[in-house]
Amino acid sequence: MNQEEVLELRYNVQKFIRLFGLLEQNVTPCGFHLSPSQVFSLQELEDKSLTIGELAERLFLERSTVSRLVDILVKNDFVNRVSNEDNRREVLVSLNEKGRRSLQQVREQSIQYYQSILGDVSEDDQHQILKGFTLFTNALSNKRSKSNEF
Amino acid sequence: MNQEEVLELRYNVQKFIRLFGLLEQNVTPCGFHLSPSQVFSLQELEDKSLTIGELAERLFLERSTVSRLVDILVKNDFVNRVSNEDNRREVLVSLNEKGRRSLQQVREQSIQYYQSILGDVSEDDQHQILKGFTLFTNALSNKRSKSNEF
DNA sequence: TACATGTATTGTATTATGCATATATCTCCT
DNA sequence: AGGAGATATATGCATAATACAATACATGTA
Repeated sequence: MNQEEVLELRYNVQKFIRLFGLLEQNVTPCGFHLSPSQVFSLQELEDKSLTIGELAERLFLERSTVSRLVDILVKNDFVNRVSNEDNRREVLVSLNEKGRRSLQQVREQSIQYYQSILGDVSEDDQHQILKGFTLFTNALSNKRSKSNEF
Repeated sequence: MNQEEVLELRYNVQKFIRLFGLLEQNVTPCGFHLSPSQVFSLQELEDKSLTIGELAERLFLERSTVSRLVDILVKNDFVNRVSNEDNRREVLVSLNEKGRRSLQQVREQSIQYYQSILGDVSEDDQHQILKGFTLFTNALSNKRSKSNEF
């Protein structure tokens, strides 16, 4: 890509970020408002329990931030937090029934929302969007892991 | 797209958002740290002066937020804020010399940064990324203007 | 056993933001 | 011309998301 194109991409990325609030900012399963980070946490916990540190790594956030984020999820009964008996420094955070139900609700809402946005976009273009996002996110992710190496 | 694919897109979008900080969070032209909103403001002001309201509309932010954001840009001498003599309720915010220089610096840094991310991505895939982002941002933008109609 | 290391939590601060309100200015109607 | 209502900006206040530093506790190792 030449510089013009890079700047065009950048502008679209910026604008996308500004518009993104519409996509995930306002999910409220079971009447409780979940922030994007909280939703992302539930998703990451879907398959297995994670420690605070593991969750922080997946969310690209500080442990302290995640610890407090989990506080709220526990207080509102989306997840359980139990001390890991094999290594009592760690805690294991796991999704409970309400958490699973909520995740399902969020997914359904999101699918509808995405489909309403993509409604006027041709099937081909929709696949371009998916492809483009996947490529870019992977590239970013690789870049990040490389710069965290040493 | 089927539901699977929508969820895949959504996951990539979420991850992208989390990783995005890397892209624009830390630009510091002239030794001053600019937030993404401030950078975006400078860009929007490049071609012509705008009122607070116009800027707010382009940034998708509240006027009050933009008013304060401009405070900081004025205090640090990136822009000038002058009362519009034709309609003295309005103020016109315009880029000054330092603002223009800074914008140039930010652009150069950004181009480098984007290129470093895209370094391992094939030229074809780079164009897919640009295409995908453009399509999705436009779709979001249309959706937004539609839902603001009445 | 003592000390270094790893994990989570808590204290504190910052930043970006929105909503409600205040203030100044303009426009239009009578 | 005067006043009612609309519009633009700024300010007061509140909140949410986050990071960094300090702390508490568990574990492994010399």
